Amino acid sequence: MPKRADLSDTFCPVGRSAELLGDRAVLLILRDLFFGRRRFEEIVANTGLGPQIVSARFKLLIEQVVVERHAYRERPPRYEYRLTAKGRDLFDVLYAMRNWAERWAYEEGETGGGPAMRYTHRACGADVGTSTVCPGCGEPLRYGDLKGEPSPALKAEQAAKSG
Amino acid sequence: MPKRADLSDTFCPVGRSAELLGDRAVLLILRDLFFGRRRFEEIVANTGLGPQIVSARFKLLIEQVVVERHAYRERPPRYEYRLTAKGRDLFDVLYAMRNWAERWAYEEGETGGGPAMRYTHRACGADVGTSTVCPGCGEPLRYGDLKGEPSPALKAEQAAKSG
DNA sequence: ATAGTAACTATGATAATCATAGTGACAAGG
DNA sequence: CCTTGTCACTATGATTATCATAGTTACTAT
Repeated sequence: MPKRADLSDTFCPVGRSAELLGDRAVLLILRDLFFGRRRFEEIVANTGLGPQIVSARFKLLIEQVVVERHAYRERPPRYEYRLTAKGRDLFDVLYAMRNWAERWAYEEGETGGGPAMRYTHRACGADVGTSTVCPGCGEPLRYGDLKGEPSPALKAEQAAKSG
Repeated sequence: MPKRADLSDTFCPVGRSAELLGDRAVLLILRDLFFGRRRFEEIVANTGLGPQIVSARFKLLIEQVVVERHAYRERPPRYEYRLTAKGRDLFDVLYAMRNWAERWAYEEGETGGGPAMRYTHRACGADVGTSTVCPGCGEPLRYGDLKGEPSPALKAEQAAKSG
């Protein structure tokens, strides 16, 4: 391909987001960061992406101030990657993607009856299903408000990757 | 590249969504469909994508039952593309992307003071800002509930593309 | 001194992308 | 009836991103 089209100067807000989010590697890395994975190798293993792509995307994400790189040990040099406020604010996008997939992207019974990932509202304990507002207490759901429990199938898949 | 990684069999819901949405062309086409653009040439012109990519993506979107192709005239054969229920349910994702961009992706004053695209709630008339729940009446916002008014800069950009 | 771990960088084959041009089916105007 | 125009695509070739694999750097641990 020739140089990928640059959408960062469009005035359409969806276009501007698509410039960053219209990339599977970026989405997978963000997912892992939202799940609390912070280390390079951990993200390479869990996403299944090559280290050169993870490296390139982290450069991009840092440049866009969505992620920050932090040395958590000097000798030997070890780093972790964290979401910034701008990055954490992408929660709604990733959560909307999750909700859509839970509703449409699985065959009947594929996950064993329930959702692939079950979320409950920390504040009131209600199962939030695939809503953007807690069905128990009516509060809008934000990053950190939810407690996730992967289905057995998802748990097994994740264990296989980190093993 | 070798064959792009296939995420359609992962049990992670974000991964399954990323399989479809982690692609700028798909996001731009969906955006146009949500804006009511239905014709092939119109979408080619507005997205700036080449016709071969729009064609390939429509094949994918139809296969995934996110879009349907409908002949609106027999002679000469003319077609339009519409979102299915599964496609319309992606509204939350695109709207979350819009909200994030409005909050983070513009320089101070770049759009002339207001948002790049202003939305008001049809039901109560309130400006929804960048919320997922109407700040006026408290209702969750869904596809069709909003009335959009592009900023002068965005309006000019769109006019330039269709001209 | 050897093995191990974390965080990367380098290389080469392959495939997706963009720009440009072209096709098929028909309608309207001169 | 012949040229021009419109819409919905398909075809071609150069360029570049991506993946798989291997290698590097900088240490610690045994």
